[in-house]
Amino acid sequence: MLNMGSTSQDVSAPEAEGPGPGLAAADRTTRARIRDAALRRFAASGVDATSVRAIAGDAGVSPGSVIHHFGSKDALRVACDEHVAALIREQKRTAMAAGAGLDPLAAFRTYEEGPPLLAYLARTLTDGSPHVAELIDEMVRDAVDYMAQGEASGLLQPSEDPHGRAAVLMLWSLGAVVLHEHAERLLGVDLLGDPAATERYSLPAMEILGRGIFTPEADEQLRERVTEAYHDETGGRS
Amino acid sequence: MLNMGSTSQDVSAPEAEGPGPGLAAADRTTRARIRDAALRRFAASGVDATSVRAIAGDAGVSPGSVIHHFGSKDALRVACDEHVAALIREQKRTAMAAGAGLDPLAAFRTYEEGPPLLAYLARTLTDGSPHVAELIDEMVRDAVDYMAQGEASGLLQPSEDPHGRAAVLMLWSLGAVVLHEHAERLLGVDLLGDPAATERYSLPAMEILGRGIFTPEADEQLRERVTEAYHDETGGRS
DNA sequence: ACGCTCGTTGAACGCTTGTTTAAGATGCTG
DNA sequence: CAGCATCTTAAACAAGCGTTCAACGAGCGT
Repeated sequence: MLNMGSTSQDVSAPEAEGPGPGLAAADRTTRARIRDAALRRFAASGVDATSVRAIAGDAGVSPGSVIHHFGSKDALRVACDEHVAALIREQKRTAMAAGAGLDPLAAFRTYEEGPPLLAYLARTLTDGSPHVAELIDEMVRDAVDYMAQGEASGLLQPSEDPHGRAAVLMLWSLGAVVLHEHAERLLGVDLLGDPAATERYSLPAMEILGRGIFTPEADEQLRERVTEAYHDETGGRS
Repeated sequence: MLNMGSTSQDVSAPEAEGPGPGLAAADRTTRARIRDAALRRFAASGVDATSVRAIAGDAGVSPGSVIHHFGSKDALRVACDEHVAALIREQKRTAMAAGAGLDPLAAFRTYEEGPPLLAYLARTLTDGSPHVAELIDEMVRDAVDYMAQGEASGLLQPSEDPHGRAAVLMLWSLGAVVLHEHAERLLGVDLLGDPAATERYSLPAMEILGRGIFTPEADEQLRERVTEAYHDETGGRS
C-alpha cells in the first residue's frame, strides 16, 4: 500500500471529481477503499451486523487502520452517509441538466451508477440517518418544483396539495426501493439493478399514475365522503 | 413469579383466542410476556440492536429464562414473526367479515390494535423473514381477489395486469409504513398510529389513486411511447 | 544522516453478546 | 412424604465486538 499522493487524509473531498464515478475499482486512496468497502458491507448486511474487521478485510487493511482513518465505526457510517448523499446530489444535478424525465420515478432510475448506491440508500432509509433525511427533504422540494413545471406544461394534473402529492409519491417510490426484496419476489423485478429491466414494476405503476385505480364515479363519491368525514368534527366513525 | 396455570409451556397457541387482543398488559404467561417484550424491543430498535438481557429486563425475568422458553434469540425472533403473522391474519379475517374497505390502503388502516404490531411489521419487512414474506404474498393474493370484486362492482377500473397492480399498490402502502419516520417528518403524519389522523397522507394518496397524476393526453402519449419502447427489441434507449 | 510525521500493523484491553450450567424453588403425582 | 417435572435464577463461559496502544517502516525536509 503505497502512499500515492501528497496528502491522503483529507476530510473535504477532492476525490470524487473525476469524470468516472466515485465507486471505482481496487486501488485509490486507502481511505476511499475503506469507505467503499464499508458502503458495500453496510448495504448488504446493515450497519449493526457489519464488523469493522470485515470492512478491514474487504479493504485489505487492518482493523486499526479503519479506526485511524475515521475515528470510530459510527464516524465511518456518517462518512458513508455524506458520501452517498454527495454522489446522489451530483448525479441528480447532471440528470437534471441532461433533460427532464417523465415522472418522479424517472429521477430514481438514474441513480444506478452501480447497485451499491441504491442498496445503501435502501438500507439507511430505515435507520434514521440525519444526512439521508436531509437528502430526502431536498429531493421532495425538487420534486415539487419539477411537478409544478410539469403542471404548467400540461403534463401533470393540478393538485390540491402539491407538497403532499410530491411527498407521497416520493414515499411510494423510495418505499418500493426499500422493499426491493419483496418486489423481486412478487414481480420478478430488481429495483436496485438495471433500470431498463423494471417494466414489470413500472408498467403497473404507470397505469396507476396515469388514470388512477378508481372509476370516475367512485372517485367522486369517495371524495365527497372523505372530505365531509374529515370536516365533520362531531364524529367520524367511532 | 408464581406458576399461574397447569402448563405454562405450550408451543401451540391456546393463548391468543380470547375476545381481547393478543398484546395485553403485564401478567399473562411468562412465555407470552417475553414474546411481547421482544416484539416491542425488536420493533423499536431492530433485532440486531436488541439484547436478550434487555428483553429479559422488560419481561421481568432472567436472560436464562428467555433462552429456556425459546431455545435461542433467533427462535424467539421466529416466534415473534409467527405471532405477528397470526395476529394480522386474524385481524384481516374479522375486518373482511365486518365489511369491505375502500381501497387496499384501508386494509392496513385496521391493523392497529396497538402500534407495536405495525411497528414490528415495518421493521421486519426489511430484514427478510420468510414468515413475513409469506404473509405479504398472501395479502397480495387477497388484494387481487378483492380488487376484482371492486372492478366487477364498478368501483375500480380494470387493469391490464391485475396482479402487478395489486403488488405495486401493496409495495407502496407497505413502503410508506416502513418509511413512517420520513412520512412523519415530511407530512406530519404518524402512519403507525391512529388511522383517523392520517389525512395528510391519505388525502394526497387518494387524489393520486383517484385520477392519477398525468393529464389524459400526457398519459396517452406516455403509454404509446413506453409500450413501443418495450416491444421494440432492437434497442430501448442505450 | 538526522528528526519528524504519517500510515500501518498485530496484539491486547475491556466490554457486551448469546448461551450453558448447576443449583434452588415450586407444585403436582404417586 | 418422596419423587418428579417444571420454572427460574445467578454465575460463568467462550466468542466477538469496537477500540487502544506501542512499535515499526517509509518518505521527506533540512
